[in-house]
Order: sequence, then C-alpha cells, then structure tokens
Amino acid sequence: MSRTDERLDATFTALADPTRRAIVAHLARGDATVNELAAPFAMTLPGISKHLKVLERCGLISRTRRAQFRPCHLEGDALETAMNWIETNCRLWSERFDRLDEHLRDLRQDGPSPREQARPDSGAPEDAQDGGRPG
Amino acid sequence: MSRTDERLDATFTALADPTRRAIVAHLARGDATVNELAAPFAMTLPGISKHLKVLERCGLISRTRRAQFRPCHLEGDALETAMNWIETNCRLWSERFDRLDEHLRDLRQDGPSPREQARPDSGAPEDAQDGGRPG
DNA sequence: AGGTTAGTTAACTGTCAAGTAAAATAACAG
DNA sequence: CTGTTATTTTACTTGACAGTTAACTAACCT
Repeated sequence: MSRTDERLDATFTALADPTRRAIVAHLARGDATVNELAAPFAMTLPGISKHLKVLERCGLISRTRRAQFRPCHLEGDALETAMNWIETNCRLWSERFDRLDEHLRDLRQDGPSPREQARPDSGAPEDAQDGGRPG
Repeated sequence: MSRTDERLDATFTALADPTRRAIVAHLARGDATVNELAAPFAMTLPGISKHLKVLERCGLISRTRRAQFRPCHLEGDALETAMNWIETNCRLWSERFDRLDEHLRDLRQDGPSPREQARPDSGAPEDAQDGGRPG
C-alpha cells in the first residue's frame, strides 16, 4: 500500500467524525486554541485533545506553541489530496467513454457496426472467475 | 446531528478503507459483479460482501439483480456530497477575508483605521472559556 | 432432482477508536 | 514558591469494525 494510500486512509478516517469535521470547519475560519475549539462541544478536554492528535497525524492541522497555548492551524494540502482523490477517481468514467465514443463516431461520420462495444456496461459477466484467489 | 451529517459520517467512513476506495475506483470505470470486484483482493468473498454493504448503506453504490448476479453501480451523488463538504468548508476562509479586506480597501480608497479586525487570526485567546461546559 | 455458480448471513475473534476521570506537564501571575 | 490556566498523558471501559469459516439462499444448467 502506497504512502499516499495511507495518507488517504488517515484523512478520510479523520473526516468521518462529526466532531473533527466541525473542528476543521472552525479552523477554516482561522486559527484557534484547544479551548476555543472545545467550547462548542459537550466533551471533555482530553477528548478534544485526542481528536486534534488524529487531525495532526494525518496532516490536516499543525500546531505551534504560543506561551501556554497551542494554536491549531488548518493545512489545506491534506484536504486537497482527499478532494483530488474523489475528483479524479469518481467523475464516472463511463460517461467520459460515452462522450469519447460520440466524438469518435463524429470523426468517422459513418455508422459503426451494430455489435456491442467491448466495455461491459453492467452486462453479462462472461469471465467473472479467474481462479487465482485462495478459497 | 443532522441527516446530512450522518450521511457524511458514513460516506467518509466508507472512503477511509483502501479496499473500499479501490472498489469505488473500479466501479467508476463501469458497473461490475461481486466476483469481479473481489478478484484483485486477497480477501474472502464474505469480506467483500461486507464492504459492499457498507458502501451501499451510505448510498455510494446501488445494487440490482440480474439472474444470479448482483451488479454494483456507483452513485455519484454521495461522492459529490462529500466533495462539496471539503470544498465549501475548507477553502480557507481567512484567505477570502484577506481578499475581501483588500477589495473593501480598494473601494474606499482611503486608509482604514489602524485597529485590529475582529477576526482573531491566531492571536491571544482573550475569552477562551465560557464556563458552559461540564467539568 | 442434483450439481454448479453467485452471493449473503451467522457466529466468532482480534483490533482499534471514542470517550471518561485522574494525574502530570508547561507556562504564566502573584 | 504557590496558585492558576492550558493542554497532554495514562489507564481504563465500551462499542464498532475488519476479517475469518461454515452454512445458507437464489438462480441457473442438464
């Protein structure tokens, strides 16, 4: 599993918690201390501290030291990595293929043969099993 | 916690697993049966079945019935909901504020008062505690 | 009916994450 | 030094989740 994969694991895990999402949303409006971040929640400070550690470990936030405060800062990069994954992997490719098909048909300007395309669009799984997986 | 919040919980939880992300990536290229989806992984079929259930419960995929096959289909909406959250909540607002400040300054064409803005940009936490949280 | 293929459910195990209370660390204020 | 504020660490409980094997359902083929 690649380094990027692990980063995505950690980032999506971090974003899967509503408290952490709220913290991220808060930090998007500007840096804040732990107590400021904890204020809106009915949760003990150690709980928040743990959430911040999770956010820090996946690179979503960074923390500096300012007297006895540890202001938290949102790092946009990890967020963008996650967004890029969704964008690049999930803008359904079949639609793009359709558009490509159209384009190619456009170029050739003559009707293609009536046989099905090689792309198995939810069609019959002719060769589903490969026998390579241990049972 | 709102319905949307729960949906985001489930969606990000689903995306936090590398196997499930790979399944989603596979489905982005077109529909597929359970066995087709399972092929690349060193995991038993029930394991894959569980992952698919997780993906289905949060609306990321849907399943129909075609003879003895259950072709899986990627639903773009849940994915977009997740992406929208990242986009709308996390394009750091402080930068936008900066640009707004600039814009306003531009409009007025005269130097603004030198006092600090109300936005606490990592500054001193004057009133961090509100005493409303149980200890 | 009997067998094969596709997929799910049930029951169990191990791991990990969320939350808490209590105590420790760190910096400042008197 | 003593106390106060800010935050973390430790130790623990609880609950969810990944994965397994074994057994089951459902549809097809002959």
